Amino acid sequence: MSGADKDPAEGVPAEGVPAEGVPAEGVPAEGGRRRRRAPKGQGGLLRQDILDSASAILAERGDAAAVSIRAVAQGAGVSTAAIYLHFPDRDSLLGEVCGTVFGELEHALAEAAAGAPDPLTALRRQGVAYVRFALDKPEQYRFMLMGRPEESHRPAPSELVASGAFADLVAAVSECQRQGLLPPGDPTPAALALWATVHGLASLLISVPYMPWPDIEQIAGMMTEVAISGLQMNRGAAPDTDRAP
Amino acid sequence: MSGADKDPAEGVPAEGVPAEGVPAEGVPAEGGRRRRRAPKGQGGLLRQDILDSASAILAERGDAAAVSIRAVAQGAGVSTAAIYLHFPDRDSLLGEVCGTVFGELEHALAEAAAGAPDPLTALRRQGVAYVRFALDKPEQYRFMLMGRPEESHRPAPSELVASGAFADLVAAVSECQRQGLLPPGDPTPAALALWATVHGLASLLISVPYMPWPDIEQIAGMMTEVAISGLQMNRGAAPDTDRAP
DNA sequence: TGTACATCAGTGAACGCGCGTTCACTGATGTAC
DNA sequence: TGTACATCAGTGAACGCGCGTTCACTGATGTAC
Repeated sequence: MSGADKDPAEGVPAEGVPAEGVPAEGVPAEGGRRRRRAPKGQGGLLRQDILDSASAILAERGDAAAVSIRAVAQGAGVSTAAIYLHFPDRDSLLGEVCGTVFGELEHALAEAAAGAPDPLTALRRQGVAYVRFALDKPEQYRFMLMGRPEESHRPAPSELVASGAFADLVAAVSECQRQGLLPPGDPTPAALALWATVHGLASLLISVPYMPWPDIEQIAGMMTEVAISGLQMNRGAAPDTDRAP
Repeated sequence: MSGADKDPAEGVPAEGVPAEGVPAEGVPAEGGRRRRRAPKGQGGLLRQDILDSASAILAERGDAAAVSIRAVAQGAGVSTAAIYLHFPDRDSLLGEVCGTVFGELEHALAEAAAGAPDPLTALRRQGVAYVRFALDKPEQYRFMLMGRPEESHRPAPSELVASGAFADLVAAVSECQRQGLLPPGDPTPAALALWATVHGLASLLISVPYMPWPDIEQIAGMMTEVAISGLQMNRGAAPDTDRAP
């Protein structure tokens, strides 16, 4: 994929390496070429390449099932057994990939909020940014948030609740409440309702893209705004205090 | 699952059948017991049993990948090759199962709307019924609407747009518009926004059940209501007429 | 009523595949003497 | 400076598995004569 056509190590002569054009024995010719062995203390170098290979396969093939040890190894230009020098099993490799995606989402949302004049505007911008992120990286988004809950690569429940993007969202709602922009109450249900709204649009766009969708930025903005208005009318902020049983 | 414990044909003595308790030769003892052969003109009887077996596996294992030809055959008490007497391949079997689920959803929504005093109330009730359906049959819902668009069991795009549950939803929005309960305009974007709202809650509950969700009926009602209010404020009904470019 | 036979539902074994994982090994690299 | 050796990154082949699908077959059932 990246430029040069032959020679695994780009111009280093290296005795013992077969002449260019001759396929190395034992390595399938197609796809990833054989990798340079890492110098003595640098075994960790391959680790990142493995993660990158897994991420690339996920993005291209769009299916966690396609991220097989064999495919990842080929992508990294290495034997399948080499993966096990760096990860105990497939699940922990996938888990690490998933964690990376979570980090990217968190970053995208933080960036969207930065510079907003007030926390409510920040929330609105984040709603649109959320949908945009999901559509930018649909396969990663699916991997992260549309799988079965017991899939082993997913972060532990406690982790997801306590850290990262969701915690940021709860904090953002809290800040709106503190400034009187949203009615007081437990911020968690409000945050969940907002999340469900943007997740609904994002995941439906990913799973059923062939529906006659209107402009995405616009419907994302509209739905976020409607959801926030609903919170402002105190229809969802503290549902446990509102209605008789 | 259904009552009687032995004897595939419920009480018919039938020579040639091994004594009860003795495992039939060639059939694995665990799981599905061997099936009675269908009488001459009745080959189609097995067909329904195969579909039922596939649905049961989907509901129990909750993963389309678990619905293998082998598992379905064992569930129906039949050899794997027998499946191919009734379905050309695995995809068409899965497709038929998926179609059944779509029909069930359609039915559940129609039932929810029946008897509502006005179409807007019907819409509200359907929103809650939608989420309830998804949580009642999470694995079927995932199979139907949370997969990859190119998965072969999914109904064709044109089919999904034109028929069934979505068409009903568009019609319901139209009716609200006709009665002046919703502002006029293309009903399709409004229907999509409503769908995305309830799908968001449903699918997030399915994929991330361990979040601190409030009462489901309540949040479903609240989110549906908020979404409908948004449409009434003409924030989403006809997004192409609202804003300058 | 008896019998040969076509039909048809279903079987059993095999095919080739890709998978995760393991294990004995290889051979380059750096270090101790 | 030279050499033996421990270390360490990585290899190649194999394991057992479950998968979708195919194919020659079996044997009960109904029908034609």
